[in-house]
Amino acid sequence: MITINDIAKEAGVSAGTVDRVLHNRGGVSKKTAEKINAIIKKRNFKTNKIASSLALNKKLKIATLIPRHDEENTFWKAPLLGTQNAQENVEKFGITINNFSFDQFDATSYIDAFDALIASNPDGVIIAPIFTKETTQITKTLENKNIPYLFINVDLEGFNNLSFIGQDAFKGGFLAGKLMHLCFKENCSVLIIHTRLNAENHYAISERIHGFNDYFINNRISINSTIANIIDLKNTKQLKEKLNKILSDNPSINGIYVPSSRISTIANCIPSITSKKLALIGFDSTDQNIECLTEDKVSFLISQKPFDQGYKSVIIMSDYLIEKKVPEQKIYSPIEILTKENINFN
Amino acid sequence: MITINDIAKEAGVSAGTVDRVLHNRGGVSKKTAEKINAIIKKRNFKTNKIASSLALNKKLKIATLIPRHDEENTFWKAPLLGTQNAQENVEKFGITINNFSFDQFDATSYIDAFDALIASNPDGVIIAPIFTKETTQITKTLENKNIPYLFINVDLEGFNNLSFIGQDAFKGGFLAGKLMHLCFKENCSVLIIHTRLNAENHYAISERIHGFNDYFINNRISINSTIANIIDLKNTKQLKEKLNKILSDNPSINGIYVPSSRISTIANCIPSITSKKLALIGFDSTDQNIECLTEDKVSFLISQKPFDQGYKSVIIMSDYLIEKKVPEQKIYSPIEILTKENINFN
DNA sequence: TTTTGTTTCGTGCTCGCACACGCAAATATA
DNA sequence: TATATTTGCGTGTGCGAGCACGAAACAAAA
Repeated sequence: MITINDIAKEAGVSAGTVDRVLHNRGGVSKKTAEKINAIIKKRNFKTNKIASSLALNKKLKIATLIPRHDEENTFWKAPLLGTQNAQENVEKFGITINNFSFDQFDATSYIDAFDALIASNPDGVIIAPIFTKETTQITKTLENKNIPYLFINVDLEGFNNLSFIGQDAFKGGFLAGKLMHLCFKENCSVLIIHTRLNAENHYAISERIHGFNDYFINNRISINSTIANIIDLKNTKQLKEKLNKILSDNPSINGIYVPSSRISTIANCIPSITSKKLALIGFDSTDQNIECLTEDKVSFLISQKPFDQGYKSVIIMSDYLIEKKVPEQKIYSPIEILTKENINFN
Repeated sequence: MITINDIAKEAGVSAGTVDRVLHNRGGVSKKTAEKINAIIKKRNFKTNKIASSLALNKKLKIATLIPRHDEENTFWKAPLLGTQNAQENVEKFGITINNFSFDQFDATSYIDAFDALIASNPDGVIIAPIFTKETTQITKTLENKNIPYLFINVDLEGFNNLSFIGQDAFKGGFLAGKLMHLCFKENCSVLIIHTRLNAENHYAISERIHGFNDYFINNRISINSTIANIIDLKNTKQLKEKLNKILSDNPSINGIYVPSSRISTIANCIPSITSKKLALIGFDSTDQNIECLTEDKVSFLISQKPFDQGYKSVIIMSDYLIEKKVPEQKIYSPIEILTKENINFN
C-alpha cells in the first residue's frame, strides 16, 4: 500500500505538504502542488481511511428519518434493519447511526421526529420523504446547516438531495403487467386496488399503475381493468364485503393488482375458494406478503430489496462524509420477482 | 470511547499489561489478570478495530482458484469481478487477493494452477472445486499447511471447507419448472438440453433437471420431455442441424430448458421464426444470455448472482482471517428470476 | 542593510493499539 | 549471602494520516 510518505519522498517534500495538497488547505506553491498532484494520480494514491479516521478521532453521526413499522405496516422494518446492519460496517470509521421514526400517516409526527433529529446534531441525514410539503421545510433547515441528505425509497424531485436510493416504480409496474399477462395470456381481466391514505406517496403508486397499463399497451394486448379505491384497510368486515361485491359483479376478473405493499390485507379478505382462480400480484416482501406467497394466496411479489436500500444509503452517506465521494443522482434497486419457489433464498 | 489506557489506569498497571491480558499472551500474574478482566467487563471495553488494524499492519493473502473465462465461456467473469471488487473493501485491512485460474475442462490445469497458488503462500483459499478427485488431493495439502479454504459455486460434500457459497441447484431447477409451466399451463412439452463436457460439474446440472421435473411431479402436472445431449457447442452448423431435426421430429415441443449457462448458444441456433413460439429458459446472466433475453430469444434466466458469490467469498474469508468469525456452513445465493423487463436493474 | 511581512514548508505530537525490548522484583540455586 | 533464573511489567516505537506551530525562504518596505 502506498502512503502519504511515499508520495512525499517522491516529490521531495514532507508529508505535511502532501497532506495540505490532499485537503487543499492552501499554503502550497502552485508548482509543488501540481507536482504532488501528478504523483498522486500516477501512483493512484488513496488515503488510508483507517489511519485517517484514527487521526481524526471524530465521531460522525448519521441520522435516519423513516416511518415507524408496526404489526400492520411492516414495510419499513427492512430498511431500518438495513441501516442497522450497515452500522456494523462503518462503525470502524467512527460513524454512528441514529434512527428517528415517524407515523407515515401523520405529517406532524414527521416534523416532530425531524426536530429531534436536528437536535442530535447529525453530520448526514437519510430521509424517506413521505410528505412533500414538510420535506421542503425540512430540507431548508438542513441546507442552512450544511448537512447533506439523501432520499430513500420515495423519489421526490426538485430537491438538493445527494442521491435517491430506491426503485423505478414505473418499471416495477411494467414488470407486474408482464407477470399478470403470463398468468392469463390474452384474457386478462384485472382489478386494480388503491390502498393508500397518504396522498403524497401517490407518485410511486400511480407510476406502478401507469407502468402496468403500459405493458399491455406496448405489447398490444387487450386488458380489462377495474379500479377500486379502498381507504380503510383496518375494517376487515367491510373490506370483505366490498371485495366480494366487486368480484361477483365482475365475474370475469381473474387477476388482482395491488400497487402498494398491502396485498396481503386484500388476499386475506378473499375466500380461499375464490382465490384459487385468481392471480394476485403485489409489491414488497413484508412478512405478511411472504406468508401469502407461501400459502399460494399471492402469485407474485415484486420486491425492491428494502433492506439493501437501507444498507446502501448508510454506506453511500458514509463514503460521502468520509471521503467526499459523490454518489450517482439516482441509485435504482433491482426489481426482484418473488414467487413461492424462490422466496426462501431472498 | 474507553481505551486500553483507561483500563490500565483504573487497574493501576500499564497499557502493555492490559494488552497482554487482552491477547492472553501470558506473563501476567493471575491476580492482576483477573483484576484487569473484571474492569474490562465492567466498562464493556472493546478494542478499537481501527487502531488495531493500523497497528497490526499485517499482510494477509487470499488466493482464489477459479476457472478462466473466455469469449465462449463467460460465466466465471462475474465471480472474478466480485472478488476484485471486494478487494477494494478489504485492502485497508492489509489483505490482498491473488487469482489463479484454470481451464474448467482440464483437470491438469487445475492442479497446475493450485501448485502456483500454494507457492504464493496464501493465508486463505477460495476454490471452485470443479474436479472432485483433484480437489481431494488439493484440500489435503491445504489442511496439512493449516490453510483455511472455502468452496464457491460448486457444492462438493465431504470436505472440511469453511463454507460453501452458491446456489441450491435443485431449487433453481424447481423454479425453472414453475416458469416453464407458467408459459404453457397444462401443455408443456419440453426439450431438455445437456451441454456440459466436464462430468464433474454434473452435480449441479443433474440437480437442476431433477428439480425441474420435480416441480411437475409435485404439482401433478403432466409434462412431455425430451432429452438431448449436445457435446460440441462450437460446431454451430452441426448444432443447428441437430436442433432443427429434433424440433421438426417433435413438433409439439414448446419449451427448451438448458440447465447450464449456455442457453444463448442454443438460442442463437434456432431460426427466429421458430423461436417465437418457443419458451427458452436457462441459467446465469452472462452477457450473451442477457442479450438473448433482451432480444426476446430467451424468456427467463435464473441467476445465482455470481458477482456476489465472488464478493461474499472474499468478505467471509477476510472476516475469518482477521477476526476468526466462523461463517455458516452453507451460504445460499438468491435464486433470481431475470426477464426482459427487469434485466436492466440487475 | 536592516526590519517587517508573506509564502511555503518541515517538524512533531496525536489517535488507540500491538509488540519487542529490557528492567526490576521475586524466586530458585549454589 | 551471592549469583542465576524466572516472572511480571513498564517503556518505547511504529502504523498512516491530521493538524498546529513555527522555521526557513523570499519579497517588500524602511
